[in-house]
Amino acid sequence: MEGPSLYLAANQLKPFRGKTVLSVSGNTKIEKERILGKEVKSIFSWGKHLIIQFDEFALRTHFLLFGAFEAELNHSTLTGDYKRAYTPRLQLDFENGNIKLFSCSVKFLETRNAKASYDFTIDIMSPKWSPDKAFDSISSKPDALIADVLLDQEIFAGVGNIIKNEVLWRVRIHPETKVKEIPPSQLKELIAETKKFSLLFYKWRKVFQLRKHLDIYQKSICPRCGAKVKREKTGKRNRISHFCPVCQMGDENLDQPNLS
DNA sequence: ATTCATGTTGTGAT
DNA sequence: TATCACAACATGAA
Repeated sequence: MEGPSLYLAANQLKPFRGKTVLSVSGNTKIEKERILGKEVKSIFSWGKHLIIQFDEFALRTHFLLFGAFEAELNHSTLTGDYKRAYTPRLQLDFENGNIKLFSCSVKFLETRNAKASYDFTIDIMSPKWSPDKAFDSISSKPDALIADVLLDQEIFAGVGNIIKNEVLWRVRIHPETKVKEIPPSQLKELIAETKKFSLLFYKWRKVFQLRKHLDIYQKSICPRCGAKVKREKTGKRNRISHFCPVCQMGDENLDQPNLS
């Protein structure tokens, strides 16, 4: 699950702010009983994390590859694509509804203000996100492959494999291009496009229409030039890159008009 | 039936 | 010490 989905979750769960947890269940091994009777102070996301802040501690959730959330508000579905039949990792019940968190990692943060410990300037969905900071962080890793850099949660918190592939396709950069091989102007374009696409991802995900808007991820033909899409494990992270071997051939000169 | 993938963390070897 | 390969976790779609 990528950053925009978490940002969406945090937004959709806002009706539970100020509500008290009436019952707790789930197959998590953490001491979930301590949540009983506590009031939800705030809910927010950072990168791929969803954080529920209580008075003296916070609950941090990470959905990894297969995680999901569902919620009901006043007996109708608030969010969730369908009803899962299996036991949630953690379920919180309120007087106005419930939150179910599936197949995720959950952890307590011993703080009254978890939000203060996160750097939102690197969170792709945050209004505080800084393209200049991203530029500096990326530039400090000249030999890294751009496919790895986009997945680096200390640079682009919230960016996952879908966003990585779609953005690289949009700016026509080969996933195995080294940072130092990318001209500054194109790197800035990449950074701006990452933010732009993440907002689109959010918009589409909200109405369950993400898939139909993807151009390169799990596609067989490049919609721009018709070439057969390549899939290769790339970089140190060994994640699959989906790219067009024609549009993204890594020859920067072809992107620049020849003015001589 | 089998494989793969919107991801991260920890362990043990090199 | 740093880096790496691999395992573990967990679900649903192709």
